[in-house]
Amino acid sequence: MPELPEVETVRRAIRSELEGRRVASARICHPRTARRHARHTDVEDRLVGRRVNRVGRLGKFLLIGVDGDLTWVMHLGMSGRISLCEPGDPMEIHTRFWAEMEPGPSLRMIDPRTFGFVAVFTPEELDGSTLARLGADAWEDLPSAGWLFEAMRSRTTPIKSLLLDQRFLAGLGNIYSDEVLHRAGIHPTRRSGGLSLEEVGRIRSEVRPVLAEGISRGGVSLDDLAYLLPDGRAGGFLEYLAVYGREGLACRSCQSPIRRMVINARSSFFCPECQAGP
DNA sequence: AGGAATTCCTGTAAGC
DNA sequence: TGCTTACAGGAATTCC
Repeated sequence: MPELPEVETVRRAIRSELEGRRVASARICHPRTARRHARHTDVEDRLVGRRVNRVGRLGKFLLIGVDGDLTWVMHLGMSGRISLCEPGDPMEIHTRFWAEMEPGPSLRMIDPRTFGFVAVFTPEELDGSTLARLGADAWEDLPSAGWLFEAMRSRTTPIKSLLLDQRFLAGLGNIYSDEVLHRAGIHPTRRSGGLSLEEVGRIRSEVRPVLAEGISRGGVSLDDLAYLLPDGRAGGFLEYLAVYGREGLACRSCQSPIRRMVINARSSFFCPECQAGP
């Protein structure tokens, strides 16, 4: 599942292939992928002929500024990936969107489960979308411990759930939030409002290092290889994860077996020794 | 308004 | 072997 480090890896890889170039043609291959628009042809019509100015990112969203003050938005959802290839390359199964650039390689989105989407927004549409309600970016704009503590203190939801809430903080998903909580020594079901300023500070101080390591290793490619880098290589961070996907295996710090529990209908992995219960 | 449940979707794996 | 079922989960939506 692509999270901030995976999306940032994609952003860095496609940036030089898009910026300054023009969209020669574009196609939505699955209507659900353009579900933010009334007509899926809106995406195609708005993109064609536009020049790319800047390839940016907010949380897990790729935000690509193009001519005409439009923002080309791509989200990879659960199973999406971006592929750079030549226009004549055989079309992979589950290709949901493609854009031919002039000059340069084409961009394709492959997304079996169609949780991802592509949109092209005017400034007004962007402002009215849920993107406008995203929290601060966890990598570029991480709030202070004091700010996080204040924002948490009235909340009863488990800290794991809050870290997944993109309106609170944008970029962490199920893998990286588990890794942050393990490094910080905080149990995932702890009530957000019950954490001390010192504990919030520990969480805060682990966010950027975990994301940095994920980015430097090209992100996490799971065994299903749903996420790959735009050149087709797999990310290498999986084997360095401390808790995610390691149920029953020894904690790298204390050798206790890693446990799995379900919080808000998703798996959470934690060390019962390093992360004391509520 | 916050928090929890539900929905979307398909490849994979487990179970009978 | 072949079918059915469970599972994975990001974000939007709905309900309480």
